[in-house]
Amino acid sequence: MEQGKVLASLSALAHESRLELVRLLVPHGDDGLPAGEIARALGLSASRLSFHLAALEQAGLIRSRRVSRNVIYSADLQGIGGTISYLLADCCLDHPEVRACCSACPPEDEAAGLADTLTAES
Amino acid sequence: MEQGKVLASLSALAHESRLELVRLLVPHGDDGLPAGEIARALGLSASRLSFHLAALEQAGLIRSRRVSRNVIYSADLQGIGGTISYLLADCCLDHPEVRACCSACPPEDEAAGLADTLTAES
DNA sequence: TCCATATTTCAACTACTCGTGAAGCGTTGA
DNA sequence: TCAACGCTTCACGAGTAGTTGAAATATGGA
Repeated sequence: MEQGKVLASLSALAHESRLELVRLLVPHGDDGLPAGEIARALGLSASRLSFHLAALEQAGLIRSRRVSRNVIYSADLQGIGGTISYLLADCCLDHPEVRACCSACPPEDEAAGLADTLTAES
Repeated sequence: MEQGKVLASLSALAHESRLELVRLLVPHGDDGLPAGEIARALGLSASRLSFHLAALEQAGLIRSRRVSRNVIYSADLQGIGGTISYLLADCCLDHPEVRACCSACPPEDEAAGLADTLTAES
């Protein structure tokens, strides 16, 4: 993923409503949710939600499809994964100390002790 | 890491100069680099760099220490790792398809085939 | 003490982002 | 064909972030 796309993704995620939106969509997988339901869940006006959805879709973090009157939005897991991958691999060079902080992505054996230390510290 | 801190980190990273800055500092580890050298490397004016450094330090992504006349900045790998961890674990629930996109963080055996598919697609 | 160096802070300006409400567009059912 | 519904787009104002250059601060050496 190029840096320009990553910057767009980070900008899109750097907003409370949009981060919540991604958190809401991920567990629904490809089924996604219609815009109206998202608006109700997050307590956003229709126009505000539409604005945020457009920002996330533009950044490649969510997808949309029209189903009759509704527009269904779902998380674009490849897009999100690509952004995380850039931060971890391109930006941090897979640094073991970064991976140690990353519960989902534990470092290999030799860094295991470090991970414990870090967890205890925080 | 709480969502507020993650939002601050994402905001800080969502800027070309600041993302470059982190990329520059990570390989230098705890040794870090003096502000002047960073300014030269990135082609930034002193005041602009200082502004961006303050934003990154405020967000907990870098640290600073004064050494004689110089201020040495280094990457805060725990801070960066915490942000990535939030995205991967709290936001994406360790979803295997997200991990599959994440070269540094390959999914476990059963997701390996998926990873190949995704790589071939992009 | 005075000057040079390294960095930060400040003020002013510009540009962008956010939120609101109204209008518009596409779809469905009467 | 028309009204209702679901969603998007637009115009506007307010607030915030980014840039610049000048001034201020901190440190070290002559």
